[in-house]
Amino acid sequence: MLPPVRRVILYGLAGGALLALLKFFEYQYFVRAYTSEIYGGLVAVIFSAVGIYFGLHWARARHVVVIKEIRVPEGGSFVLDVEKLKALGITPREHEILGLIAEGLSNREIGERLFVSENTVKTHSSRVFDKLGVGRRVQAVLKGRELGLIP
Amino acid sequence: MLPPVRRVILYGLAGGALLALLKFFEYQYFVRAYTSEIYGGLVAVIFSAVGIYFGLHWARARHVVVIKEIRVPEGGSFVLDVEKLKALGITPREHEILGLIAEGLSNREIGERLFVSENTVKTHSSRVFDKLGVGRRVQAVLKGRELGLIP
DNA sequence: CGGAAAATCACCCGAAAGGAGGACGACCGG
DNA sequence: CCGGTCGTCCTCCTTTCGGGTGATTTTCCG
Repeated sequence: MLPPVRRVILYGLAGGALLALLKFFEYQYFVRAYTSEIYGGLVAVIFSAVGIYFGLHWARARHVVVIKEIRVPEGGSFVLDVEKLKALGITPREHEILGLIAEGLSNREIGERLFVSENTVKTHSSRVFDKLGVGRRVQAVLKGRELGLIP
Repeated sequence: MLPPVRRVILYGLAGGALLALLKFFEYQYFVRAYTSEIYGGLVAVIFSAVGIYFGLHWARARHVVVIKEIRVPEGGSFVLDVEKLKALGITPREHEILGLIAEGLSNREIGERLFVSENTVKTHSSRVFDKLGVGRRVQAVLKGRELGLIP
């Protein structure tokens, strides 16, 4: 998207041009054929549309992040700790592989389930082990569970 | 917020009222005092503002919700299922090895901790795997936890 | 559009794990 | 004494894991 200042200027210029255009037609033709109601309505419709358009765009530009804190009662359902996931820099794919490792699957089985090669699974799992600071998959499962990354 | 349909109707009514109002003033006073450029500009500004307002409002539903979890330390007490242990024919030594496997230790580390050779650990773990009906240590940990053999 | 991040795959190597089979001593109960 | 169980240890073999490096492609975002 364009930066706000330039967008405002463009917006103003477009409005001015439209006004000039309308004024031109008004003096040439419209002023006798139609009342100014049509003129006002036209302007209203066009500027409403433009306003709505930019309103939507401006709203889309700012993505609001709402941090919701949920207390997990004992033995409650598992809630993924997104914060820790980001803090450790674990990607979604790596997290997915970690989950499948925790289910007791071998690298080959994981590859078959995800339709990727065993080598890919090994790459992902290696990175997860690095990020978790462990060297074995059982430890990775333990650590992941402890950190709230897997149920 | 109002439901969309009612909002649109209100919007249309307000627009109509505004037009009527402007028209009234136009015939009374404005038409002679100012050119219709003022009229058009006024309408443009007002409807742009209204359009932007509603555009922002319609788009306000866009939220990125990040769920942050706060973990409450679990006080669940583990009770060993001795019955299942006997039912599966798991010996005390095998059960001990299973516990150490669940801690993420390698066979060599288990051997060092128990002052036995790695081969012995492998024998025990193999037997545990047989009795649990699994083929991998992560699965053994899962099964053991599920059966109440390890915390 | 261009760069960063993510995902994918490959190859090599050493270590770990697992399977199959055998062996030996201790202990315990019939 | 003898069979059964348990714990210990071994060899040989195959598979699996994990680490490292490098590369390509896809995806995302400013």
